[in-house]
Amino acid sequence: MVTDVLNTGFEVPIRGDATGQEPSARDEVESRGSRKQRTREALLEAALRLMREGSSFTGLSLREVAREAGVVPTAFYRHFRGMDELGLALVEEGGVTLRRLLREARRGPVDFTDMIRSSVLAYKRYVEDNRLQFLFVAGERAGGSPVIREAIRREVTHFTNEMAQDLRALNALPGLSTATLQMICGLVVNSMLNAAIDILDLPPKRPDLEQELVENFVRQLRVIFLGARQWQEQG
Amino acid sequence: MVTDVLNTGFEVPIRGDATGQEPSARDEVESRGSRKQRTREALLEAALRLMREGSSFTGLSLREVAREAGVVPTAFYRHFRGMDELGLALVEEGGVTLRRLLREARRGPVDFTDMIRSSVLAYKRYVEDNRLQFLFVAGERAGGSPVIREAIRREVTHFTNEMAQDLRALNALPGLSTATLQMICGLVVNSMLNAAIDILDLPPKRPDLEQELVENFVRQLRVIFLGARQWQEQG
DNA sequence: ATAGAATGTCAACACTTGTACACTGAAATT
DNA sequence: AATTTCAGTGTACAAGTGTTGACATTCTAT
Repeated sequence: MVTDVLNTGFEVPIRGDATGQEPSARDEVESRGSRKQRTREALLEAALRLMREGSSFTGLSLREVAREAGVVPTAFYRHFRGMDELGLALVEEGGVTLRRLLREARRGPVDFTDMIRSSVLAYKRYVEDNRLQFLFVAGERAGGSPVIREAIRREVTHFTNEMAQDLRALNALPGLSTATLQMICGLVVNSMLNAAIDILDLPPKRPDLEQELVENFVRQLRVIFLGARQWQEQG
Repeated sequence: MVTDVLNTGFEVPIRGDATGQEPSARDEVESRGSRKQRTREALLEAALRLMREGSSFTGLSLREVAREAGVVPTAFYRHFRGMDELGLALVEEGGVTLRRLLREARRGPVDFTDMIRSSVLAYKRYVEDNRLQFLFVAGERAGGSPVIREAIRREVTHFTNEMAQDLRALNALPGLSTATLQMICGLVVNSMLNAAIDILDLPPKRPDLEQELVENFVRQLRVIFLGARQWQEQG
């Protein structure tokens, strides 16, 4: 909590990680737009941060988020009409995170000898690097309010289609129709999001469990791709 | 709401579906134990019913559930220490629902000509018949409080293992180790729970979408089992 | 019959919640 | 230089929250 002794009636929103510079006497000027965007991001970040501890997004309150962002509750409304709208913004953010994953994979080192395993390891690292985003997307995909669930579904479908396109471009699984590729990628994406939950719930100091989880995921993907190749042969 | 004109200070909890007989002047006696169990079930049912409309279990309040069950908030504590404990009870209930699915499948008509499709159709019907349970399990699997998520995970693992056992007994996929069968069933179960969400979110009067969803799920399972068979051959 | 446990009731508490209203002061526009 | 905009402020309110404590009624066991 910030004790505003001077009671100026104005307070720079503080992020919890305290990366922002203090509002000293020598403030450099900041355009209004950029400041607005800064608190907007502070709100989004606050919501994600709160989700890490107590349960899920649905259980979050507007005031709670505002408090965590270092902002008075009424200021929330300058940015979002309500929690649902903030949720939709988070969905979009999650969407770009997902698509970035594909983009990075696209120009990553292609290890043909053990492509699946190296992909899984890269994915695991990516999930851990973007904990909160995945926590939100995977968590609200089935649980959240209908409007948010719908938005996530759309985003996931988008991701799936893009992945199918990549698979086609790579010419893995040649001879499969686009529809079939999408169906297979749907399977893969489901498994990915599921694995994400498992990864995030992993107890902190258990490399054995990590290992087992990775191996299991690798095997599951192998099954899928074996089946996909087989599909191709049977028309 | 029941208007208790006599103000007896006692009121039989009413279920929303009004299956219980009215508390007339000629009450037949009811053992204390069975009455307790009845309101307990009323609370569980109320929680599930409330989940159908507003979002998820996490967003439910103790008072809300008590109100829906036709019971005063304080009576809640006679049955559960809090919402978490009620959630755990729901998890267990969901677990038996899942296992009942397996049991029914076990002695169901085995249509060898198109086993996967008939299984999928049966599953779809089962999900629709047990809407609320699946809504809870699938929804809180990733979203709920840690303790509930853990409980669901355990229940799902149990289900998966049982399914693997059945697959072995059926001698489908002969030559695969138990561990491999479990891994494959994990994949199947994930897909099932995922499909459950889609089934539940299906707009009411769209047989075309239903059809497409079913076909997609069928194809996905086919891919998995094709892969599984292939796995067998490569040792 | 009588005591006790159990299952419910009501009233009250100290909080938190979402939202409305009137405000302030700096940035942007004129 | 004067004016307008607008992202922030504080206060307030009605409604809902979890939980406690003191009763009431009824089943059950002594």
